[in-house]
Amino acid sequence: MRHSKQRELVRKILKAAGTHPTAEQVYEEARKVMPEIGIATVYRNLKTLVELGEAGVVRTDDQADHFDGRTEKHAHLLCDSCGRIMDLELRRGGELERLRDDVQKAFGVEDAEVEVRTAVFHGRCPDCLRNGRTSGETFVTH
Amino acid sequence: MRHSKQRELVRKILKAAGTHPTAEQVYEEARKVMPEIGIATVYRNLKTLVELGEAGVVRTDDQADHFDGRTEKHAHLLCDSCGRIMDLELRRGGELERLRDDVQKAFGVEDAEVEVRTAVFHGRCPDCLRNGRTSGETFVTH
DNA sequence: ATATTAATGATAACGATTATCAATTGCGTA
DNA sequence: TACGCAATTGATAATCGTTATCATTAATAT
Repeated sequence: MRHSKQRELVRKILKAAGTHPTAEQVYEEARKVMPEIGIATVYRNLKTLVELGEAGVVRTDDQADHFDGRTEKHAHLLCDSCGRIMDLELRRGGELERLRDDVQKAFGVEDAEVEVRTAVFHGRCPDCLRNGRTSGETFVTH
Repeated sequence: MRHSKQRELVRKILKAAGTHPTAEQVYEEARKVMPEIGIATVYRNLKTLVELGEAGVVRTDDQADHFDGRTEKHAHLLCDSCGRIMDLELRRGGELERLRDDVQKAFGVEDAEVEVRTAVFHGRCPDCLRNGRTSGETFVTH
């Protein structure tokens, strides 16, 4: 794979972003620094980065894919109230081992092994929960 | 809301399907019984059913939305190897209570409450796991 | 039966993404 | 260092899933 300024820029923007921008948002950011960059190049490089494992994709309820520059394993929570995509970081030595077992036990697939690579939870983020913003019925209550 | 043959048919097809068909697939099924039905009507009614809470939507890695006629709470597992969407049923009196806690503990949001309504897990289904079909690195291993 | 108006079906429009293709550029080699 | 070639780019056409438009049809209240 040949080096290109454009791909480097897209990579940098994605890594620097604390959010989960769409291709369009990465494009807007990229033009500020490289006005001649084309949107096709942005799409192309985002796709490449995902294939290289240097970026992830999060699909939400809006039509556009959101990209994620964090390569460390983590999960996401999509907030039904504010639409925010929240990172759920993996903690070393945490309760992680139990999660997969619980998924199996909770959903009745104990008889067959299941591998869980990542997860997207749908619910409400701490902010919205605190502020009492509603989002329908609760799946897993406390 | 006024009754319509078309909406009834879409509802019936979705309920009867054991799978998670796309709008196109529901359309194909519907034409067999009602050849004059239009695809816009199918899209329209699928959307309506989702709004009525009579159907769910699952977004996978392919571009099209998949619809789900099951209204009971459940989660999904998207198999990275075969692309299958697997239902993860909720079991009464199971380990469900622990799941949310474990999500919080595993991902370090214990300090703030999080509400989890549903979840989409990405990984490998029992079939692919048994047959040794690969799907990249494992997130939660056993 | 009739009037009202929601729902339909055909199709145009739309938004996100991908394909095409000529021009450009990175980079190994002479 | 200059050359040559293939990867990459930017502009834009094409595609795909979905929604909007609108004249026609049909469900239901009177």
